[in-house]
Amino acid sequence: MRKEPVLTVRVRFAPSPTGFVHIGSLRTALYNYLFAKKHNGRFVLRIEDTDRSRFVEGASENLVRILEWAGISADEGPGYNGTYGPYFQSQRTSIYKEQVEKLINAGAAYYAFDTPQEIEQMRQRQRNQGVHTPKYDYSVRDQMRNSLRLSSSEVEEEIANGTAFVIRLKIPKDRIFRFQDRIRGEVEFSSDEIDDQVLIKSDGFPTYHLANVVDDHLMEITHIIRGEEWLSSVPKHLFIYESFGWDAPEMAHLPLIFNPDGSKMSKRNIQSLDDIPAGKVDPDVESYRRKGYENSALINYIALLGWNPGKGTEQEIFMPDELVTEFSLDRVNKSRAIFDLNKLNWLNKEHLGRQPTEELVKRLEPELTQKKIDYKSDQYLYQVVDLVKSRLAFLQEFIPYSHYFFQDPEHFDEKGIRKRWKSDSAKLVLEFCQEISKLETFDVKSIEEALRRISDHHDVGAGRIIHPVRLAVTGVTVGPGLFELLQILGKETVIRRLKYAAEKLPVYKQQ
RNA sequence: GGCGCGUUCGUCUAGCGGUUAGGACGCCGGCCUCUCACGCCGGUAACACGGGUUCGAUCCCCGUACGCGCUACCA
Repeated sequence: MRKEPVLTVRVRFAPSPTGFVHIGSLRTALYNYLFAKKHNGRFVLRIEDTDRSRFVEGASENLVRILEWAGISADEGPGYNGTYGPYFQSQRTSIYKEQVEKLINAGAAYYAFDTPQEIEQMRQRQRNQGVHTPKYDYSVRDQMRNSLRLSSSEVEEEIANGTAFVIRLKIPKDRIFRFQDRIRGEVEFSSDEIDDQVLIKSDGFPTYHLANVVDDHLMEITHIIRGEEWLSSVPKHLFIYESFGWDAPEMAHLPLIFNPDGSKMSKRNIQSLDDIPAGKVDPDVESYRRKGYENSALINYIALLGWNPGKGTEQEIFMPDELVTEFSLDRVNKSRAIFDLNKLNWLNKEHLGRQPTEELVKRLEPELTQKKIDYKSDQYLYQVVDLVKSRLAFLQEFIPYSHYFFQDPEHFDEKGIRKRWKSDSAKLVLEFCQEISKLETFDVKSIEEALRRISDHHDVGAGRIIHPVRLAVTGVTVGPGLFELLQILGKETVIRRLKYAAEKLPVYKQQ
């Protein structure tokens, strides 16, 4: 009998603020976000900053900024309001202390006064007995310095003396913890494999295990969607829920994402964006933003890394809102995925090409202005962008690719000249120049007709004129269709450039 | 080592007992064509292995191998 979800869906993304957002974290955030939106639920951002030794200044602001760039904004969390706060775990210590009392009273947790040295000695003893993974568990806890063995007056004395202590979870012996993972199906663990996990550290902060259970419960989280690295911790969490007398949320553990060579995606060894070791890939989402990836393309790609819409659909390109309607946890894969930059790049081009031209114009204008590039008018820029956008992989390529639309070429491609500028080129170009100067209307059709008249007259292929003209007008050998290009440039500009080039360009020895 | 999870073209994947095992990226041809890009057409390439169950297994079960995760007073 499955209980019907009566509550609205509430999911959370709970990163530790390390200073950067990992590609894998982005996907976890995305799946949580999509799941929430799909079910009209709430997406909560919670900062798991209970490890004070890893505190990074400004990390959570940075995190929010990157998530926002990616189009993932929270309904609740730091900077988002919400009535379940505070959303920084470091600001919730009193809550954890209060809650953990319940666990102690229920006999599910206890004080432990052992020093690190004592614990190490205990582990060493176990290793000497041939135990591979020494644990602080049922087999040794009554030999240690903790409230299980000590009398209550001794415990009070230790605390009064200011002896450092932790609070540990008393994992029961011989229990099987079984649960249904939304992605993996039934998973079970034996309690005998688990040690008495520290719940409250000696600095008074909770560990992840306590904090995430308490917060998920108090924040009324209905579904936990997180990375597979947490799967092994689930039995601990289950026992904590049970001891509190709380229902555990549904869980879904996502497979991890790896480098092309199968290794873990790590920021180590990656110094520069353009110097990434073979087989590796940059895990930092910020790098992709800086490199100029379209946010929608990255999201599209990441979504597809481990999920697909199925149902015989062969759609690959999804806009963010389509992902929301299509997403389903049931279609998330079980197996790990490898990050493939090739496919991301392809998607980027597709997304870029699908952007409305006016949108791209708007994004381009500030940079053009800043670089003092005279783009004449919005309408002129629009025409250029419209003509060129399907040829760009990144928006940043626009200026280098289209500079000649805004100023006469200063350089002419050397290889291009050798290949295309023949002994008769100047003559043909000038004739073409003369022909178009007579044109009443300067549009694609009439320009092409003019050019064909010249080529017919001299009985040469159109390419014999087209290539030199392109070179003369743009300085390069690649670009959009010539006639479209000329029309946009305008008659006057074209004639000026043709005359200049006809005079200046050298003819290399005949091929 | 123990425990857990996983394994379909190089990569992302479809498949949910009977298929010429489909698509996408990449790669290789070709078409279009004034170059590049787009687009179109075609090709390349996969069920890790071994046992079962079954009339029949990519699909269900069990092993093996391999990969990954966990095994902290880190998350």
